[in-house]
Amino acid sequence: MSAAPRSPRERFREQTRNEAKRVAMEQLAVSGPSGISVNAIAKEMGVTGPALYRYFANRDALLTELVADGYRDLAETLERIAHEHRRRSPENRFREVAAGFRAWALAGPQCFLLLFGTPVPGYAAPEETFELADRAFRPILDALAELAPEGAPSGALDRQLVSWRERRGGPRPPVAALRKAVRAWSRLHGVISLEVIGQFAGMGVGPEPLFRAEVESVLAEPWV
Amino acid sequence: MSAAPRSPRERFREQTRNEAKRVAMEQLAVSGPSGISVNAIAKEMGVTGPALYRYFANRDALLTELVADGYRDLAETLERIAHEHRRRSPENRFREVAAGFRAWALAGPQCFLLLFGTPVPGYAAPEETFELADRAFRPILDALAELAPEGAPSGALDRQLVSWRERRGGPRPPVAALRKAVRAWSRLHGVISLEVIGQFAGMGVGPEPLFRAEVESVLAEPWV
DNA sequence: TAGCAGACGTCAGAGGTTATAACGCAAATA
DNA sequence: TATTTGCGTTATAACCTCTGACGTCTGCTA
Repeated sequence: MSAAPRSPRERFREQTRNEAKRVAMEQLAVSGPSGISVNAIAKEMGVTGPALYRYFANRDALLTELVADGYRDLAETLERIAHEHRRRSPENRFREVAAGFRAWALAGPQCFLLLFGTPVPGYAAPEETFELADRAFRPILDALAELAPEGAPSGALDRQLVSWRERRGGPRPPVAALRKAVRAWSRLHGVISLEVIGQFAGMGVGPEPLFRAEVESVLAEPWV
Repeated sequence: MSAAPRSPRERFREQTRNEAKRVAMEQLAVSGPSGISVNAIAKEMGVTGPALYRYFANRDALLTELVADGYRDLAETLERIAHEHRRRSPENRFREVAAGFRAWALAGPQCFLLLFGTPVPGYAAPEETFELADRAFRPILDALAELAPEGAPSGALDRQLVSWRERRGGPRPPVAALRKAVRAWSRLHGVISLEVIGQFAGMGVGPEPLFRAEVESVLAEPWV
């Protein structure tokens, strides 16, 4: 991310780190989070196992970086989609972003599970993760903010959301938009998550129409 | 489950298996699915590692049984709740079952994740799992079936659901109930899943009011 | 009741993992 | 050019899963 790695050494270091993470993502796609092995990554890169410990403190640190990269990738994907459809109606932009979320998840199910599946036991998400999760959440929130009416917060959920909005800074979308965005996130996550873990396979339900119905349900619900 | 283990040997065998699974569940609660270690279980039980391989083919077989037990426990919990509230209105019964699902998940988050989180890599759910998942799904479906109007299926989702209903046998709830039950399952799963993986912690949103809102949204939505 | 088959638990070990320590070498820096 | 710094190696410890060989003890059967 930082533009200029000064020394050639740092450049090389950055390059090695990236290749390690690339190989790790390949292993992730094949065998899931628990299948990522420092030794196997090193072998794939043509070095011995312990060499990688010059680049990552331990296996968890590597996974943590993969999580951050995953969030970043998701956020950039959704931002790009929102930008591509910036001329369309907010409703359609929301539909596109939602569909993009699902497509992103299905394109790399294991990556989705790395972010939203079983957390690594002793894992505590660093601050950066929250910010990146925020970024991924934004395109949905922004689209809905254009549709939402202004209105005073009412109820426990509204109060929490307003508090979060103030703490977070930046623009202040109507509380109705926050409400709807959180519920949209939850509903999208519900369908996508069930689809990715193969829960629908047992009942022969194709998740596509279900997903569309849930997207529409968010738009159709009254703002209250 | 089978009532009478004939020989004292089989009785002892069953007992040892159950204790191993009990210890495994303790480890699961502490360190998550990947933290379950055959060796550690054995040590906790006062025997050496390989001894347990007389009772479980391998680590995956043990995890598979834990998954089945988890589904069974969830199904029985929801069935019990539905039975306890059988005199109340279907709406309230649905509310209670939904709340029970969430309470069950929060009581044993790691168990929830074992069932609905990242699947174990080489794990293929046996037939039994689908039946047990069905059982857990039933109380929700039954409550909604009492409310749903009859009606001809319309749309892709409806066709799939009808096909599933026929394949499954037993009573034939209205397709509108199937539709709503699947969407209810998806929505409940969305909130609960995000709550269990701690996704709401970053935004300071207490999941309780969100969960209530989602439950009500299922009931409030038109049957169409 | 006596004997025996089979189940059980142990040890030994192969092959895998994460992770650390000590060593030599090459490259960047002063 | 001399020195420091970083890198990759091997060796090693401490885990892990899982197999095979070997006694022991138990419960069924004759």
